[in-house]
Amino acid sequence: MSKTTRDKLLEQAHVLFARKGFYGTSINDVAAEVSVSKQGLLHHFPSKEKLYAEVLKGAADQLMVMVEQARQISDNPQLQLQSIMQQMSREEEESIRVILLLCRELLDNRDRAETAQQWFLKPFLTELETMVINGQQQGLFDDGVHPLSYIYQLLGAIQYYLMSLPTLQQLYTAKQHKEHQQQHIRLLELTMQRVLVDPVS
Amino acid sequence: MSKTTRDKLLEQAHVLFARKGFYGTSINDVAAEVSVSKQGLLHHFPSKEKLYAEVLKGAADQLMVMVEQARQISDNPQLQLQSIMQQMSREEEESIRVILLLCRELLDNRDRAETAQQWFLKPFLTELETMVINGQQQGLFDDGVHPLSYIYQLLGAIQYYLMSLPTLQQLYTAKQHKEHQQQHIRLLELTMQRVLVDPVS
DNA sequence: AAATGCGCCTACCGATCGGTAGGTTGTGTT
DNA sequence: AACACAACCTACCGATCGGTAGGCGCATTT
Repeated sequence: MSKTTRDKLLEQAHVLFARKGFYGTSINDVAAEVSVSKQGLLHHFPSKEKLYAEVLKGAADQLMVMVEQARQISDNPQLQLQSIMQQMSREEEESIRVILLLCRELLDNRDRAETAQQWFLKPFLTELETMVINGQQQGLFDDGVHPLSYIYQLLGAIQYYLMSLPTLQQLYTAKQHKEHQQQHIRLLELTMQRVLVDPVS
Repeated sequence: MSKTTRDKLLEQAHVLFARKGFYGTSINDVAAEVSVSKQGLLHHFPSKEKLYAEVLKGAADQLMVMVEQARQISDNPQLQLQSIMQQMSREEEESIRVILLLCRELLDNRDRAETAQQWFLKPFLTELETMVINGQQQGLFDDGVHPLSYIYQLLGAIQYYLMSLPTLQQLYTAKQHKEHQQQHIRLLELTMQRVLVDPVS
């Protein structure tokens, strides 16, 4: 029932890497949060890079769980996509954390890219693409829409909004922000439905 | 005609902060790129924070120049917005650099936010909002669209695409990427025009 | 009872971090 | 000729970085 030290380290690493990035996070910080010495951490993860790699792996798994849940909801590609986008839009700590980690990785990957094997998010992206392609083949979606571009617009809108959240909350009053949040979701749904051949009311 | 050392330092700092972030960049790296000692840099900028602040200031200025150029193109808010989005979409080193710096700042700002004064990008955001509001008042844009949300969708799509560029080029062939790029722009224009009351062909 | 191995520790390493102190140029200004 | 000042420099600081070496306690195995 109680988490192992290793799991706690992994979770805190996820938190800190998402909040301060790879370079901004020291393994000392991570270890201290779990009340373990730095060497206690290095016992479980041979290097900072390996720790980071495992965190990314965990994030990729979380995204694939979203895909799995979407599949269980319906066979309809539109509803599946909608489910995933809704899950990603949830403004909860743990949910946002994955998105921030992803954005950090996109920015940093430029340097790490060569050393990295197959990119950890490719499967997730492929799943989303497949959903759109399926929708098009079933005649539900407009054939003229490029699957990857369509997905990227949605991901961009969602993730950019989430990574701006702290800043937005500072710039605007709570009421203004609430309004923005609602309208953001509404616009997102409009964008999603634009791909439909026969819009559902 | 020739750039001062100070300007060269500022430019290289911009490059490195955009590429590796605040924590991932050392003032030593910046100085070395300009063939100056670290203390040479510290002579011009009293601290790393001050250097970073000046870089941000420069980025904010570049964005405001975009607004200025858009204003000179036309009085029509739609054409103004279109101009800005096109300028931001340019896939050029210097152009992308500003976007990456902005995204980094959004992610890191959470920690620096309290200490930061008025956020350096607020004016730019306000300008964009004003353009949409003007368009609505002139009857060109749909009144039902929330200005900030509308802008954020556009910024999100553009910036997320740009920060993914290196990764995308790795994941897909040059041909696939070219296709994605074209469709990305097409979708962006569709999204922009959705706000129009009377779509222009 | 001896041996093994996991989990975690203290102690320490060289490298690098941002930053300070103080000196040395060269280039006007007076 | 004397001075002032900007534009650098070398030398150095304490702190922190990621990582290594080796030891201690405890549970399990043999």
